[in-house]
Amino acid sequence: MDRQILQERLAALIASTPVGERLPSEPKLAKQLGVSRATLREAMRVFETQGLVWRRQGVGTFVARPAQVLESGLEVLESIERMAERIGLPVTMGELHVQVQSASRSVANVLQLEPGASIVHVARVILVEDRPAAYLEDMVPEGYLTVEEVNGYFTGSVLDLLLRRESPPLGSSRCEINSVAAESAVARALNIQRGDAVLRFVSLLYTVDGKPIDYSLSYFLPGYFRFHVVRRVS
Amino acid sequence: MDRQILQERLAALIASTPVGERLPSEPKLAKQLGVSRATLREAMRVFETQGLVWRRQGVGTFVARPAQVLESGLEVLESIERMAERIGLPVTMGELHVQVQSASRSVANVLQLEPGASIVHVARVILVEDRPAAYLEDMVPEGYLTVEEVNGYFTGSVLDLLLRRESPPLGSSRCEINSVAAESAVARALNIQRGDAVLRFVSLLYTVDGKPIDYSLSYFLPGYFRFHVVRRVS
DNA sequence: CCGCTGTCAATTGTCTGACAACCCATTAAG
DNA sequence: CTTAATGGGTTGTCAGACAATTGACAGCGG
Repeated sequence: MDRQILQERLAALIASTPVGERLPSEPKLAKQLGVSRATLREAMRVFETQGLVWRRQGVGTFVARPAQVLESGLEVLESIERMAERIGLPVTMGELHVQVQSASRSVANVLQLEPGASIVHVARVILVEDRPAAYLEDMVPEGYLTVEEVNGYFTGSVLDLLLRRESPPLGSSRCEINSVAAESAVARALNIQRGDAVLRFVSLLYTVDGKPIDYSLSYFLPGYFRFHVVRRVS
Repeated sequence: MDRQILQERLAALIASTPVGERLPSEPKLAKQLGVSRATLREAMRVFETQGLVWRRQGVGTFVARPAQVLESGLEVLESIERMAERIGLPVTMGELHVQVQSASRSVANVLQLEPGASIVHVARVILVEDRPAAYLEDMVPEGYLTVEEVNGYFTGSVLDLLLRRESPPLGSSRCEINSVAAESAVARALNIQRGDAVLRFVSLLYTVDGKPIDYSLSYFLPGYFRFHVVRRVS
């Protein structure tokens, strides 16, 4: 059995088990899923780390909360478009600007490039019911992304584009969360007043071997999206 | 060896290994740490889930990024006071209000209580260099927290108080992130204008068996604190 | 009847040894 | 020079076993 399949089946099991209920014992579950106890335990450790289940020696493994909560959290990197699709919110893309720029000093520094290196800059507005809800900027070193690629296949998400071409394999993203007053460019794009409160994500996406590949700024108008994160104790 | 010790030693090893470098092979590392390969793999799976390391069959295990990044992220539940202490930011507590209230319908609903049940309401302002930086509200069902306890030992953090008394054991917290315009009470507490942008966390803390124990609203002025979260792929 | 204690089965935590799958460098063959 | 085979090293998985812990239950004494 594939590892991913195992994780999904376990997630389904956890989701379908009432909170507080005990899961089948490890030997039974391992036999039922057709894997060894060691493999099952390793997979279960992931859910334990995420606070979904809770194990106690001599007693059993219990469901702490439904898996659904996590699936929509910030822990998993997901494009706005896929998130909207999942929750059934119809979004469209307005005003798209794609161009090749030379990186400024600060951007080059963040992306670990030489100052002046070519980057592809993608900026667009996300519309919900034809009203601006988010403004997204992505900066990707040229070579990982081409202007033609964006103009050809673009559905609104740079992340989905990078995920589709499986090389380089993506690792994780570090996302800093702020509340800022909208500067003029952002205010214009979102059709709000300068100085209005917007939620800003500053994200840096890394490949598995730690190279930054996408520096993005996301501005969200309050109300359209709900973001959350599950925080574990110790 | 204790599980926590093992995790800490592994975290130290990862932190002291340059990004991109290979870790010792599993058999060697297991022997070196005095645990079996199965146990080591289970522990390592935690770091893999968090995007700290990256394993590839037939090749090895590699460090994806330094552990330090995660340690200050939102994934781990930590009080503002401890976070400030860790980054060397001197904070003090201003205006503390503690009182027993009867829960409103919405609060009772969130905390899974009968409407009108008694809750302990704690509100205080966090000062950085004698200037307001955050406004925190906690609502805890009576029984988990007493007014005397707060007035006696309080250092500014309800979370630390709940952590100190080890029963009930805490599980995880779900934190929703918003950017909102400050309402009048918050604006007054933080000494800002009504309508100014503040970052708001709405958190619900659960025990390991899934009972809500602390409903908290946190308002942060931009600039004093930096919050981030690591998002993993798929 | 109540409370205490020892016993026992069930469950998770860990260990051992082994094999499979995979990757990479080296070597051999063409 | 190019290509195929090979072998060592690494992670992925497995089966079986034992240790540690827990909760329930029977038995006993008061």
